[in-house]
Amino acid sequence: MQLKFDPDNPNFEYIKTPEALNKALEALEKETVIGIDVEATGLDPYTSKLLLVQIGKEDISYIFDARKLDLKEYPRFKELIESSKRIKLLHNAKFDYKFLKVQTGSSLTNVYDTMLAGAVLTAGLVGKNPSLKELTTQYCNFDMDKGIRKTFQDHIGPITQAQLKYSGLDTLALFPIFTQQLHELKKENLVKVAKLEFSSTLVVAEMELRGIFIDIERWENVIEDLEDKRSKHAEKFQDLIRPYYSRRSHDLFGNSVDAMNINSQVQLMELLNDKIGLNLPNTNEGILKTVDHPVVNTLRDYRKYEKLISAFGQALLDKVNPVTGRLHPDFNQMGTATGRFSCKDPNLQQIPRNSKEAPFRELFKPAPGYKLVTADYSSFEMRILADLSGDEKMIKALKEGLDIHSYTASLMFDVPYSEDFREDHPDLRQIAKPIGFGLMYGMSPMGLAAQLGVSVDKGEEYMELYFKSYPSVRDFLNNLSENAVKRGWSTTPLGRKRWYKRPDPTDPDYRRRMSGIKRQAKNHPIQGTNADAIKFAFVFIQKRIQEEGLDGGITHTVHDEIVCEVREDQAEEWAEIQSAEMVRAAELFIKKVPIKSEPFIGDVWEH
DNA sequence: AGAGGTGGTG
DNA sequence: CATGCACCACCTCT
Repeated sequence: MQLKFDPDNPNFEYIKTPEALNKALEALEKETVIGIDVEATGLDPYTSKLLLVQIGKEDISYIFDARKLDLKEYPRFKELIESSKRIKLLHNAKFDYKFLKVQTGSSLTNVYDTMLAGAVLTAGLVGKNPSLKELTTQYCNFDMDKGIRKTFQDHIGPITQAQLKYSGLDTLALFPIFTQQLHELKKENLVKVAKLEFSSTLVVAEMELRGIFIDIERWENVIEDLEDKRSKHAEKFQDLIRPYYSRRSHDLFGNSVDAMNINSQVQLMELLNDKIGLNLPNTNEGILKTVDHPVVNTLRDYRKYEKLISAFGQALLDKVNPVTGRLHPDFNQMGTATGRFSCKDPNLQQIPRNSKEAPFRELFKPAPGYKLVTADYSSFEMRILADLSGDEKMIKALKEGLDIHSYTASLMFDVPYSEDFREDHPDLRQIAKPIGFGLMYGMSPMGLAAQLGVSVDKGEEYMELYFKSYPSVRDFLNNLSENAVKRGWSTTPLGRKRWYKRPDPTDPDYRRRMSGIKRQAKNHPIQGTNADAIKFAFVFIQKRIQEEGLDGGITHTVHDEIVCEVREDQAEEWAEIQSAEMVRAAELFIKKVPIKSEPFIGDVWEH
């Protein structure tokens, strides 16, 4: 592609006076598409300092010095980036949005995000979001020097020419990438999906800025309690295994010495197999719970606490932001091949469900004077399966609000359905339930047998009974895998695609890889539709927040659940709105089956 | 630094 | 022929 700039000598203007700023704005206001990027001393908008804001046309980049110009003071600057009249090109707009919002008071609208577009165009093929450097190599055919970026880290003193050149290039490169990606998005019918990602990323940015409040003191108490329990089990473990080792139990100073490292898989295998003679294939919980031996029992006790402490202890508390006093996890809206969010630093999508000893979710609280409104979709993926497969009986059962797993069991085993089925035939329901879930993951009869603890023959029999009960489900799932193999991709009703690399037939793992693709293709439209709905719900909810003038916002999401933090006096009314918007979003795709979302208002995160 | 094992979530 | 999807954090070991 013919570039409108010279990658070795990009055209830029360094803006550090109000006069120059006004002149630059005048030029930019005429444009219908502008590119935006920011440079800061770090990644966190609350603790790092905004250094530069680059806003460019396709042939020039205007570089505003945010230390010399207080951009809060220029309404024309705010208007330029907030107006929906122009398309704003950014790479990872969420990052820039957060800095602009916190440090210049301006928002962004009408965004085109080259990173998200790239991710949408390669979902399933690449494990991470594309960098600007990668897209530049791909679409602009030059090599971007990202070495300069780290010179902004903790930067003080004047901006150098090299820094300006690098910063300018970042907005210039966005234009040719945009043009070519747009062409590909249209070709792949991914425009709707990309637009959804672009709209929801601004909502995600707001969610991350808000963060979530936790009760640090009570959290520390819980951890201390867990640590006490862990030590007890650890000491008992060492006492129990000492006879197997010749190492002395105390050093020269009288301190007790561990016989081995309880966290070491290698040393555990040596102990359990070579010394104790249990002959275990591995040391995971599934295997250990089949063994009744004091050492193993103590190890299991220890592990329970070790997990909670290491994953949800001090490491998580260290992530509390020093400025806001809240957790601000990093959500990646294209963090999965299916379109779901992933979450890290900390990953609040893997906080354990509340238990007596570790009630972590109870320690997520609203700020004083606020409530948490939690709403999730009830058995959403089951409803998606029913709707997309069009299976009449499954649809009917969900429409009538029957207990779906009981109803399935009644069909499979030809026992009449009743209100009391769950109590009367728990054994039958317990067979039907894992099939329902397992099928959405492409589970085989053998996997089912393993899960239920029955023979493979029984597994096959049960699955056959399930498919006889819901014949359209079998056809639907088989079609999904066949199409994926034929076309090399699968899709959600919205058009979100997941691509598959065709395995090499000479690969010794060819069969295994093909089976894997077939399973992924059965799951993708279901999980992906859930993701599409949640992202629409994000956009709808954010719009209502603005319309209602709500004092609050989205604070968290876990796949089929959205949590808002709302001023107390508004919570009741908001809860209904939040649920209604989630339902409205899901109903964009699911038309044959009712969608249920029950809100929960509380002083803790639970549902 | 990266891989493998383990285990937390939907 | 192999046999349940999607993630991330922490630990050990190389």
